[in-house]
Amino acid sequence: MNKESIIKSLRKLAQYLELEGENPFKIRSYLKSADILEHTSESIESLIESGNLRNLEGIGDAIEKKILAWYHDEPVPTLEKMQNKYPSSLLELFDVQSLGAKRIRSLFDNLHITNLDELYKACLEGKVSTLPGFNKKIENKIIESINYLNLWKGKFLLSQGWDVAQKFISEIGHIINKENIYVTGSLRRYEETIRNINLLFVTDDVNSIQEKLLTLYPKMGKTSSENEIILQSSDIPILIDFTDKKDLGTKLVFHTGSEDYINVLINHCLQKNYSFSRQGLFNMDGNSILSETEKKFFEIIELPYLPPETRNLYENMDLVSKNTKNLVTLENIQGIVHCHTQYSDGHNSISELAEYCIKKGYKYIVICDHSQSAGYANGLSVDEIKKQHEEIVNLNDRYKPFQILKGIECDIKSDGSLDYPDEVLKSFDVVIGSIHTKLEMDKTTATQRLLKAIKNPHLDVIGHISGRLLLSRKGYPLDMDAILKACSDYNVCMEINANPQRLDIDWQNIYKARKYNPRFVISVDAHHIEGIEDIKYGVFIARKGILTPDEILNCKNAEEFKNWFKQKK
DNA sequence: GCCGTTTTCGGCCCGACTGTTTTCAGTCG
Repeated sequence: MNKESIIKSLRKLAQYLELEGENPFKIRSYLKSADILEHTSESIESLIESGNLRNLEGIGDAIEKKILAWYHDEPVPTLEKMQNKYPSSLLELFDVQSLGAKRIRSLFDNLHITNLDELYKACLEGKVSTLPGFNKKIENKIIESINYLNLWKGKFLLSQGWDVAQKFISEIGHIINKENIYVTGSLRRYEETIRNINLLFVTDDVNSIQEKLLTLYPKMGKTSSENEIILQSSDIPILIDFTDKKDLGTKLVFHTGSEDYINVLINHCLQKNYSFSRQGLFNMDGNSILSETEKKFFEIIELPYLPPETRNLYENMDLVSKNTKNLVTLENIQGIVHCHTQYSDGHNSISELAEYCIKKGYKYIVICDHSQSAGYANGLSVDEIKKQHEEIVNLNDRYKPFQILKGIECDIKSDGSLDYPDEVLKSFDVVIGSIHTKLEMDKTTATQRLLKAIKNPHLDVIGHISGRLLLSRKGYPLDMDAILKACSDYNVCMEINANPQRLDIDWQNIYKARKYNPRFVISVDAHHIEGIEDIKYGVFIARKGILTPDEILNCKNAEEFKNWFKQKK
């Protein structure tokens, strides 16, 4: 079993034990060990061979034994026993809002419900609300939540697609050179969620490559295209099509999409007396017109070139094309913003994070732990803030000219006020205000809550504005125009939260924000060192929203960045 | 189940919210 499967098994076992009503601390041990494995850069092979597994804090004798068994594909009796008792589809119910172990167990024992479909049916029949611990309101919430889960079925996060694609491309390096593989489809457009990974291979030898791939990976199906194959190397289907180099440009355009954009191009081509399809571009005599690059293709059909990630904005293609000359890139980012440390719920120390940033060539980092009322995340008391600031001052001496800035992710409470008194808020270089509690709000309540925070002179940045979690939680509704305008009026900057589960504010609203000209900061919301690497997803989303470096504050150097917030205070 | 140690077992994060059982169990962040 590989590392990912072992981590999944640990989490599965934790859920089973919860159903059994086991000691909550025991359950937490399993979850903790899964987290530890997930965030250890060392490979599972080397952890086991070196005997270091047992040395990881949180992994003791019992869990080590289980990990070793899974690694050697041997059965783990505790898990086997659970799997005999409960069908594994029962664990799907943990994704449903308002359902925890107790209620799931009751559904299983009393109504013999074993999966989402059965639960949905039982809710519609009104059976669920009659059980002790349930009622009509909860039943309706369950229905709503399952409807929502179904919307996301078969979808994956952009980051999951990205990781699987990179791994797959390196795995097949002996079959086809990396330089001849092009990522297309929704992944190339940096969509927030994806269904497939689309790849385009440049080769003259389709058959031999197909054969070699099919000996390595199971084939999942066939598409309408003659050559295209669908492979499974993880949960995400990988669709591979082939082209020769001479027509790479045309094929890249077609396979990158989106579907709507391609339909617009097809109609446009017809008007220009061309026919454009999966097969390529043809004139009215049926002669193929080849383009080795996308730029050439667009020149031929006389349309502006749009970078792949902006092709959803085809309705304003002239305007978009003009503004895409200087889109932000990863190289423009000078500082890493919004990192949690061991002071609250982060896993690393300030110096570990700073040293990683220095190694990566960044010029500054903004530490933003949770504020005092965030008890669940070990939010910082006023005394702890003082202690952290002292540590930052000392470290800044050590790491010069690199700078560590004092920030906070301050809870915006339900009445819109911030979580510290003014004199404490004054002590930070950057105050990010975020909503973490009381998320179920109507549009007016949510908008008013944020507007009040924006008008607070100490607030610098609005964090993950909608509160959404991709593939799991819808954000609260907002009057985005009112908020964007207020941000502009009160000089409050908008966070583009690069955590792949959030990507919040979303790119559509970044694009929409243009008319108010607000400033943005691309933040990582990192709880581990590797979370810093999420910065690229923030850049992708900023590019989709057509942002240039001068609109993004952490593209400035440390002094300019600090001064922007100072002049506003 | 892990950790630390008082070495044999106790502590491990907990407050807010929800719906209602109006005092509490279950869920959530």
